[in-house]
Amino acid sequence: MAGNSGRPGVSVASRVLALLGAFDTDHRAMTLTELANRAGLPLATAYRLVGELVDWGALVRRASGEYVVGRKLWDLGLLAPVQSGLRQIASPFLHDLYAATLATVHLAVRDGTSVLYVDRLAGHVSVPVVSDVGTRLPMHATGVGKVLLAHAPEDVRAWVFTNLTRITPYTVTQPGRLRSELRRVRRDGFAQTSEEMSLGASSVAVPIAVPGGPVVAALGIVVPSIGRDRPRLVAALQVAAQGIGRSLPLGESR
Amino acid sequence: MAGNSGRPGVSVASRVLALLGAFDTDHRAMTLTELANRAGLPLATAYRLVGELVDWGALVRRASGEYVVGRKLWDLGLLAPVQSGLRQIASPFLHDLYAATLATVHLAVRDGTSVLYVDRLAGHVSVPVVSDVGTRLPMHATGVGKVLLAHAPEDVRAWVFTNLTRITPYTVTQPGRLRSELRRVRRDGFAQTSEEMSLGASSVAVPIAVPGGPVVAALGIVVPSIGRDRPRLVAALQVAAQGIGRSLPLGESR
DNA sequence: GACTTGGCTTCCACTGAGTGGAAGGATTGA
DNA sequence: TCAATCCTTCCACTCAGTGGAAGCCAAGTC
Repeated sequence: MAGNSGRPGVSVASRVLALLGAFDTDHRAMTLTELANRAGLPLATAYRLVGELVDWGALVRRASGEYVVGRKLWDLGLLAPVQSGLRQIASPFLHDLYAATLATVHLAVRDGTSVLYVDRLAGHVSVPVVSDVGTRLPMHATGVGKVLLAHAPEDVRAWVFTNLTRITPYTVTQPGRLRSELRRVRRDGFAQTSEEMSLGASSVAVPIAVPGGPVVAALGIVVPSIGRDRPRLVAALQVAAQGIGRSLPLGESR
Repeated sequence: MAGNSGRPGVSVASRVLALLGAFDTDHRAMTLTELANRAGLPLATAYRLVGELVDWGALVRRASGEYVVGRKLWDLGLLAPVQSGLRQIASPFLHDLYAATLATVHLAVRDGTSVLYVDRLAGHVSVPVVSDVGTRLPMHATGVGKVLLAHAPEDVRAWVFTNLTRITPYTVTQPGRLRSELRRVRRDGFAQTSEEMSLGASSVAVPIAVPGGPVVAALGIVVPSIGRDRPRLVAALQVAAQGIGRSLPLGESR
């Protein structure tokens, strides 16, 4: 633990975690060799540890020989408070919202300096939407992101303002403009984007707050274009957000 | 370390997994002591390992001092093939079904000898429903369970037939009767239950299969009572199930 | 304000669990 | 047949992990 340069994580636990961490959206299935490489472990070591993980059910070995995340980890993940509270409570309201608007509906929370999509309802054919449950996206280019950013602590906002990456030609990258947008979000109670994240997709979003309490999440919808429908969409969103907020246990946050 | 309490897992990896395994639906938040006890580890050992898990993000320590499952594990769980394929594809169809019936909608797969609920859509006020995403229930007492059982390998069926526990007064516990019901399920293409899992709730369910392939999941709805609505419900279910089946990649199963 | 209780954190000498290089298999493909 | 990948097993060495014990700290309790 002393500051000598060099020593990577060497505890067995960290090796196990390195193996688990090797999985991500782009690596859902890997051979042992790939897994070992990505985890930075010698093959033989990975072999032993992976064996234990499989025995326990954390990983599963497919017929093809590749390893994937197992059901037991899926179970475990469901126990995370990220969703158990918020998501379950919000679920029926999301359906209402979907029924009322037929647009893709999103429920998101802030995770550090990005937006984490906690739930999504999508129709069959819909606007190109990049987000999926578990996705993280930058805050400045999405409707829900702007809402959460508008209500985030100053240090988070500061960081985001210095990292306004351009994603489409319409992404807002001038701190000044974003700052005034956020002011408007706080004043009007909703945010919107137009093709700032992906072309052909616009969005409207509102905050979800415990009554009289802090903003804990954001609710948004994605549509091809907003036009004069905005008042209707905002109204629907706000009704749903109110409903969710009222149903939240007063403790939950993070 | 020598044989104190039963079989302490001896590898470090197994100790780590024991800690993770200590979490379940009834134990979503635990103090270090509780965690150590449930994992069967000495406090000092648990302390060290839990520390590593927290550093990595597998667990989170709340302000109250209790540990809960962290976001990183939630992320990981989402990568499990249990849901990524099936659930995503089915999602829009489930909405349609919900919109058409306004009943609680279930998507389930077989996990060993029980039913695993992979997704659920519920309205605001609904029938008392025990199942939630991630729940496992006995196969013989639920609609989706009967469907999956009807299409399960013989050994699974055999096991289930010798373990027909009674849950409500209406649960089918006679192997003979269940066997003929399953025959009917295969013939008619749907299953139903009436208060066999919980009083005041009935259900209808149909199989989901890759076209010309095996049954991979079941789709069901729960309503207060079925009555003369059955043909309509079955029709709606079958349309949705067909749609899902057609959209499935031909490889996916288990 | 002394005492108890329960849970958390740190310490450290000992030792066996974990390590990983190397060699041997099993497939696949040219 | 040979070569390239990837997987599995082996084993002597050693350092990471262990866990009993002692000390902390806060919240009760008398």
